[in-house]
Amino acid sequence: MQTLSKNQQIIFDLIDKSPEPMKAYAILFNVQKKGIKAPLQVYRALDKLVEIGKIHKIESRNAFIACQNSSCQVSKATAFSICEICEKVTEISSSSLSKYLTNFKDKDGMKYSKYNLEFFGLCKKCR
Amino acid sequence: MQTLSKNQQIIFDLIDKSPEPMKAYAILFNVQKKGIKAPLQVYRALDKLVEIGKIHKIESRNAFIACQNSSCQVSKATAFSICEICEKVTEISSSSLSKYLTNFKDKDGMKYSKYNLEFFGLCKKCR
DNA sequence: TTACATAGTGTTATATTATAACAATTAAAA
DNA sequence: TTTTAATTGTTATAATATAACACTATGTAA
Ligand SMILES: [Zn+2]
Ligand SMILES: [Zn+2]
Ligand SMILES: [Zn+2]
Ligand SMILES: [Zn+2]
Repeated sequence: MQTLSKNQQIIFDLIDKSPEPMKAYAILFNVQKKGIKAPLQVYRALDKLVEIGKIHKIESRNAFIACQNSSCQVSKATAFSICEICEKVTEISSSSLSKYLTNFKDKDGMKYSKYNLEFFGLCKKCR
Repeated sequence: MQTLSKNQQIIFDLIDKSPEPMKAYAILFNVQKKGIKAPLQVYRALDKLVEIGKIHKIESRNAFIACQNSSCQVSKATAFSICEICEKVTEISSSSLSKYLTNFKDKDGMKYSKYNLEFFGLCKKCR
């Protein structure tokens, strides 16, 4: 439980109350009235928030979402479902999935310290 | 087995012989002597090659790699290991992994039509 | 062959995403 | 306190990706 700096808190609050992943420049636009005026200020806060696991980056969308598992202290094992029509993104919290992937060894016996998994399909509403 | 257009073939050959994932503008630089002069020409070929499964995009790196499983006719189930030091990327071909993920259902019973998984760690050489 | 549809190409301009470099300020730890 | 690390503010620029339009090649079907 880390205390966030001013910019980090402003940006986290915005992402956290967004029903969908937010892109960096959409964040910038939304926080300009709070005095955050430059892309770098946004990216710096995003980097830190990702590092401490408060938000995750959806790599296939260049967008950021608040962690929906209060347990993700650090972003090292993330899985998302992404609707290809409405772009709704949900963080998957399945202990069997995370167990499987955390223990996965490739054919050389190598284990990995981190992973990111993105599933694509149609959400309930869009089917 | 689709026959590639001229630009698609040039760009595929380049990526295929590269020992590491290539970024779009590195590709552009390398094919300029062959008459491909604009980013859009590169991106169009990349889009098509991804669509037909001859190459994959490593989302966390914005880079492209030739498919290493001759079986991936279409890119809908991809998994990679990525070394965080040397950036070496390998396509993982594990039937148990692909079986597990293809059949994965989330807690609402939803199955997905596509996924992309990226594992991170240190490769043999970098450990 | 001719007509038509589809896919691919070439080109210019521009949009979107992200980082470099430097100076100043604040918070924390020794 | 002093000194170290983290954060902020700012300008400029790099890297990644798409829009729009005109044209050309290729395949299919009458
Ligand atoms: Zn999380
Ligand atoms: Zn949907
Ligand atoms: Zn493949
Ligand atoms: Zn390595």
